[in-house]
Amino acid sequence: MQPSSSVRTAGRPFFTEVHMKYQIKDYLRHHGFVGQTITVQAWVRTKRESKSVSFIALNDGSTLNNLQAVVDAGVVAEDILKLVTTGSCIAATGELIESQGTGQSVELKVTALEVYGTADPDAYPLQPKRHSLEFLREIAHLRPRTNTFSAIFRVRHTLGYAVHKYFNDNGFFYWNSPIITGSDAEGAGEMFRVTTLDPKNPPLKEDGSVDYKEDFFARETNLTVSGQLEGELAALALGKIYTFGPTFRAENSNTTRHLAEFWMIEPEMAFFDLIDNMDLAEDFVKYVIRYAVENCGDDLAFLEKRLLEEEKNKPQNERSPMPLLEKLQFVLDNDFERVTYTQAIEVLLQSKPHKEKKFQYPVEWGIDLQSEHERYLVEKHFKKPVILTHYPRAIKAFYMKEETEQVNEKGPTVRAMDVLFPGIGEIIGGSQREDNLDKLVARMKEVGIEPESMDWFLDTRRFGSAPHSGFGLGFERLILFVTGMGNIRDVIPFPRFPKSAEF
RNA sequence: UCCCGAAUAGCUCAGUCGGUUAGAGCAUCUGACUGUUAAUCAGAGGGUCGCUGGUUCGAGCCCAGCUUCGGGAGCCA
Repeated sequence: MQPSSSVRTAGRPFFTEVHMKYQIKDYLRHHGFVGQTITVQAWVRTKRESKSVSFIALNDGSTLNNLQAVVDAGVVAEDILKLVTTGSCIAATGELIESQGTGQSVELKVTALEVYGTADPDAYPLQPKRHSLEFLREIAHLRPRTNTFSAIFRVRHTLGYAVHKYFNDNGFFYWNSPIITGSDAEGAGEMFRVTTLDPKNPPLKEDGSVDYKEDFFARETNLTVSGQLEGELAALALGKIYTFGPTFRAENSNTTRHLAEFWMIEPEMAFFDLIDNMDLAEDFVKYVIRYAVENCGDDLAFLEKRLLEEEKNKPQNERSPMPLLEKLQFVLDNDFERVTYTQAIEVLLQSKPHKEKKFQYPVEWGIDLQSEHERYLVEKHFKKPVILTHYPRAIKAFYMKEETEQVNEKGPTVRAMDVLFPGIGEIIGGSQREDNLDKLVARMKEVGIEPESMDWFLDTRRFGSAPHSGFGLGFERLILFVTGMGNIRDVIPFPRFPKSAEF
């Protein structure tokens, strides 16, 4: 971008034309602005004063970097300058010049200054100093004004954009699955009920139970726990689709990697088998990570520094094995390790912690792998992302296709795949879907789901069924990995978790 | 939900064996300073020690319950 001559002063005509304004990011990046008179509208990070000159660090959120405004004594009335405090919002007009001091390349030599909004220093909670993440979580509405959180949310945006770009560029259609669902058989977790009935005085049936026929939708409805089933309908019509939307789980989960409201990306593809599915998952994850690395360099470098700082006080064995950017590059440069569940169990049985009885949970074929087992595989044994496939049928969802080619003497397996990331655990869960109507119905009956209740879903198998696959990726878990943050509540603007839905 | 730990100034924390008036750094305010980088220097103000109850002559400190937060586990993405 080259600055147009029409922005030489306040630039009104130019801005009006394109509905766009230059931001600090532009002024810092393009040398062509030097010598021009500009107006910068931004929030004050710090003000440093001496008798003859004041320095104001300005940040407008467009970039991690501040623009330094220099106010010579007498240029701005004292009672105005007094209102310029940390957190206040101002418009500063002046010439952008080569910096007269060290530490920045350009600075704004202020000739006029307007205060948009003051920030009472006694009341404004953000100080020009380090705050704990826990404290900032309590003021989630002001978090984005900090370096750390503005960086996180710029990375979050970039990853979200990369998701849409990847799928669009590869022939996928963006499909909006419903947020309110009447389906109660998805089995993915506890659900939030959606109702307009009066909780104090709901209409009752003769047997005393609530009569949902009287409710808004004339049936029990909940917030979605997954868009997969609706996504399957789309894949069997449009070919390749993905959903990217909010997902709700009413589980009483109090961990650093669970939220009650989170965003999930669920691609679903007709004519994809398990191998195609794995190939897609790996290529997709690498693409969006690479996109963030290439487009969020400043922010990721800052987050890497922050992480190093934070881990300084930790013992060696609790620190990250490599700096953030190196870790991301390592993931991009290496193939994910693909192993079957049966092979993984073998590895665990041969492992030191198993032989020394260090695992809290016993290892044997048929168990659901525990966190400690996944961590050993990913962080100690393979030391890179792992795709685990062919889990025992008994521990996986009803819709997964049974494996008929790689038959295992220990028991039936399904064409499932989980992608495990170091420090995060399961970041992707997916499978090839059971496309045979009779087998699917039989399996539903086995696990206690009434096939009639999901007749609409079974129609996909009844009419023109096709082999297909898909997976779900937790968007916040991806952001955790890319930003190096430790708590999922810090990578979503307004985290919802048990006992917390403020802001 | 389970296990472990924590809660002291606006923020981050110290507070010895239960003892008299609860401290520091940063922030804030006032003043000083010719270019600072989380500026520096001097001074000042700032506390229901999470809540409720108990033990004790006396509780920030000991005990119980509750609340919230952190770490781990389960559920999962």
